[in-house]
Amino acid sequence: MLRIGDFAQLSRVSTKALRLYDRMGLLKPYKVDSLTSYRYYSATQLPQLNRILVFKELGFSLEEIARLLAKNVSLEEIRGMLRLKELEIQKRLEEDQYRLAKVEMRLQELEKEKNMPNYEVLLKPVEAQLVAATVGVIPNYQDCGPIMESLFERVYRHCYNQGIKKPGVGLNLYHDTKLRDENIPIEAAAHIAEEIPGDEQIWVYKLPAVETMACTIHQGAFSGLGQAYNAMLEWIEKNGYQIVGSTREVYLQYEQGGDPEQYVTEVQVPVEKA
Amino acid sequence: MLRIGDFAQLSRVSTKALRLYDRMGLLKPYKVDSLTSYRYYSATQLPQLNRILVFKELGFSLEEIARLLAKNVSLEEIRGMLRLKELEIQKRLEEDQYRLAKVEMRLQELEKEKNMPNYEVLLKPVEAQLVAATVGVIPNYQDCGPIMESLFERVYRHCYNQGIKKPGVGLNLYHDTKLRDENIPIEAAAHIAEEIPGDEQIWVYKLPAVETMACTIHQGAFSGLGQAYNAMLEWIEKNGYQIVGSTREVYLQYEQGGDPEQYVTEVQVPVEKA
DNA sequence: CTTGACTTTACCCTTAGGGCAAAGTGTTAA
DNA sequence: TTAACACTTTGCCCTAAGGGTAAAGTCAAG
Repeated sequence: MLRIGDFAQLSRVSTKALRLYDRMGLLKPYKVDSLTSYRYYSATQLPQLNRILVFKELGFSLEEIARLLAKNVSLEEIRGMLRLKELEIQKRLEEDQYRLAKVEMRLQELEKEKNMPNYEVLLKPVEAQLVAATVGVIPNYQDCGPIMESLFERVYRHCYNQGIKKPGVGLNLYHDTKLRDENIPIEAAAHIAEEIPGDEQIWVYKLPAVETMACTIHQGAFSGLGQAYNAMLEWIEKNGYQIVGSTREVYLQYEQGGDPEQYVTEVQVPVEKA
Repeated sequence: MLRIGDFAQLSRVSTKALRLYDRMGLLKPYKVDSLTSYRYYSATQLPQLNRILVFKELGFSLEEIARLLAKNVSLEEIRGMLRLKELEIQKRLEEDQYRLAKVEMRLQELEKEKNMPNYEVLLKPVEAQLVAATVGVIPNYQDCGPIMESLFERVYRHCYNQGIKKPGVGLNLYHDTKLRDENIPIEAAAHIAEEIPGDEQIWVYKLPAVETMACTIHQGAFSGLGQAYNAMLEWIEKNGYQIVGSTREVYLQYEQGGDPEQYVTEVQVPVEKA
């Protein structure tokens, strides 16, 4: 008959933890004095406590351990929980390996470039999104302003005519995987909240969701977008991804005639592990 | 000028998170209406938010990110934090690899033995401990009872004579690394709380701390201890450890003349990675 | 002017206990 | 026998990064 402190000393588990295990049903004291509520343990409970500690080391939560150590739990169930935990640990392992690689990459960049990178590339899932879109061709990346503006004006006017007062952000889609410098086909689109009819120039459809979209954000005039693309392509190569869909250029902040320094554009590239 | 919901949609970060980042000083809104307390963001804050998200992916806590993104933080400090984080992730990686190996081992055992193991072996640190001890030789492991009892009686009587009314648990130390079956030298000791003088038969000293002690607990008569040792040695071999000190046998629960089924004994073996 | 969508703050919840406080209990010394 | 001291009890607050919910205030459209 040991008081909690003695039992704690024998087992090298804190009294606080022992009380918690009691509350959670993991290890009830051998007996509890009904007058004083003092917990009394027996040294014969040490094997049971050891079992708990072993499962804790394996990475199980106290709740899971309670299930594992319940009386009527079959070997098959234990096996199942072990397999699940195995997968869980493997997943964490992979994530941490990935993280470690990134940290090391960033350290190398710091050594080389002596300052923080200008473009942060992030992987995010992107949901499907209804858009109204039209297509056109730009002669090259320098002289595309007027054409794109006319394309977007066409889209926005259509939306307005169909009763949509506040269309969402505009974006361009580059379906062309080959990098060409002239006569580039583009698709100009605007996020919309509800289905509207299209016509021969405008069509309305659901831009598909993308599980892993590499995203980076550029602030400033469009002429600087090339740097964002450079950073993006470098990132994709360095991190072992490949492009698997149409690049999107999302105009998060843009005002016709506004200060180009205030433009904010997101470059989105669907990727997957090469 | 975007309301928090719009900014959340653009950045795909929840409003809850944005409010938290505001409170923690990670990303203050572009402006806050002093009448309504509405937060207003600008799309030009998206690059800053991206920076935050990237560091989050690298495994930094929000507090660390706040330090990293502070204005007057030097590249040297950033490098230092990255290196620290690198070590941290590596440590977690190793722990998880270890865990994974253990889970797999346990799964294999389940396949083979069709039930849970009887002995759980745990690594624990053990602190230094003052003891009063004496030595003797036992002829073999079967007929050691009377001799050990006389040894412990000598120790406990000495303690009692020196004014220690409640000595701690008794333990045996096996300094002999060669496994021999007869004429085994043993040291019988008792934990004591305060320094007392020894004599020619009893000496008082500090049992050294052991960083990694492999421990397992046996319940029942001493004749069954062999199984505990078998399990322990198998565990040490399977997990790639080696014995680096004297084995201790701690009698956590023992009463002379009591029910042997109630005896509880801990086998402790100092080990380190082979 | 009303309605519905949005925002604000505030409170509770999550793990596995740690720290602290007030009150009660057990054992020992004077 | 009582005082001192060590121990135990419950209860409350804390952790990291938000999620969920609620009451009350705000905004824009019809």
